[in-house]
Amino acid sequence: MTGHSTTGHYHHGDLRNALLQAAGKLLREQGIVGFSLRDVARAAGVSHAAPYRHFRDKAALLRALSGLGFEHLHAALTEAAASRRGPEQILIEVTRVYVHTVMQNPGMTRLMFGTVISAEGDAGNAPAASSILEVFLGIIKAGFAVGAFRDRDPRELALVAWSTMHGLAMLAVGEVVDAKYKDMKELDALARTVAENVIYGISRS
Amino acid sequence: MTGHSTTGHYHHGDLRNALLQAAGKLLREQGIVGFSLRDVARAAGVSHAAPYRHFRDKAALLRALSGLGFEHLHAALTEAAASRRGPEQILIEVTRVYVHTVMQNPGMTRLMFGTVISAEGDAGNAPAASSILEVFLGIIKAGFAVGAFRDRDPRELALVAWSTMHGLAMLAVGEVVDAKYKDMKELDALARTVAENVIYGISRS
DNA sequence: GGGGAGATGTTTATGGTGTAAACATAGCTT
DNA sequence: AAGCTATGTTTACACCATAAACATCTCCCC
Repeated sequence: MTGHSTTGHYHHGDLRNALLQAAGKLLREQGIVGFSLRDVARAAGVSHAAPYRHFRDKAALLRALSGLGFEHLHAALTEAAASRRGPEQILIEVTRVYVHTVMQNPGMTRLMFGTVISAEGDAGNAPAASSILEVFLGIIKAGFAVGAFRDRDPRELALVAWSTMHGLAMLAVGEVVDAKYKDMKELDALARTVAENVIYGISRS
Repeated sequence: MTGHSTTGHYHHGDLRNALLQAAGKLLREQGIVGFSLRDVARAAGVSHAAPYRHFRDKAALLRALSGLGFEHLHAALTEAAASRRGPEQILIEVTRVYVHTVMQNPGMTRLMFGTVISAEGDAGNAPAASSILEVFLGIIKAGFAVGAFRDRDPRELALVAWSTMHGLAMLAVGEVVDAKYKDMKELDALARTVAENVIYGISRS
């Protein structure tokens, strides 16, 4: 026990979470560009200096927020990977989920992968990122187990898979691909194509 | 003739370019995070309001800068693609150049692909981006010509190739891959692996 | 070649931001 | 009940983006 209340409430309740929640909403609705700590405080109904009791600075809040984003993505991927189907089908499904999740919250995506936050002592994104890689590693190893994939360093194959779907997702979220792919249906089909390509690439024989 | 001097000089010389140059340097050295228009003006030795005579606002300057970045990347890729070797070798080389170019200037990369700049009337990144896609399209079509690649919509295959190397580059620049890959040699090898995977994936048979 | 006129740069002003410090208070602990 | 600490507020400061008013340079036209 650290000596706090048992209910989890104090002055405000728990501001820390309220701030993260508010920040998440602002990020989703207005993007990362004009994102201001003072807006967050306003949205949470506290003074503009209150956040400093819970986060060392703006970057710390963003880092925490980014962590939540990684958790969300990790959960989505894990769920998609938890299927009894073969590794190929799983890879396709995971790719689609990856793209969907990323597109659903572009601001969060840019926060997570834009290195807007410089680690600075705090380990930064590294652990969260490696937990994502772990998911792909699991899929690859499962593929090995049934002899589906080429005999390579599994970490390498996992990175190949991740790179591929990540690239597609980033191009899509960066509004850099054809306007055609703004349509989610089209993008979904492209995701499938990309995934199939990965599979061809890493498959045995 | 618009009625300006013939030498291209005016008060300062040509501030517009000086500003872009200074901005580029700041971006390279200090990243996009604390990037300020006033710093740019200072670095160019003019008052903090001077840039507004050449760019509508900060975003406009960043857009122009990003355009230069796209030109640079495009030139590097074009050069790498201009080889007499087969499409497979070219694809490998282009991937390595892509990753190198991106890693050489992370700030620029984030500017180009981070959508820090919201198009806003100006067409934004779209044309520049499509000129990049054009390079891949050329490679793919050359591959078709010698019967190297699977019979697919070439645009689709080009997007697959781009996605893949872009993803690797973004993960690398986001400091999200293993620390091991901070070593350029290792990263280079990974780039080759990823490229080979693309090739396997899109190759005929 | 002299006089606008427009392009370029500066000064000044305004409202916003991140952050630090001094202050106030709520609620636990003894 | 007293006091300590966590939490929140006020005030203050330096910086930023942007706009408006002002100054000046250069070119074009008569």
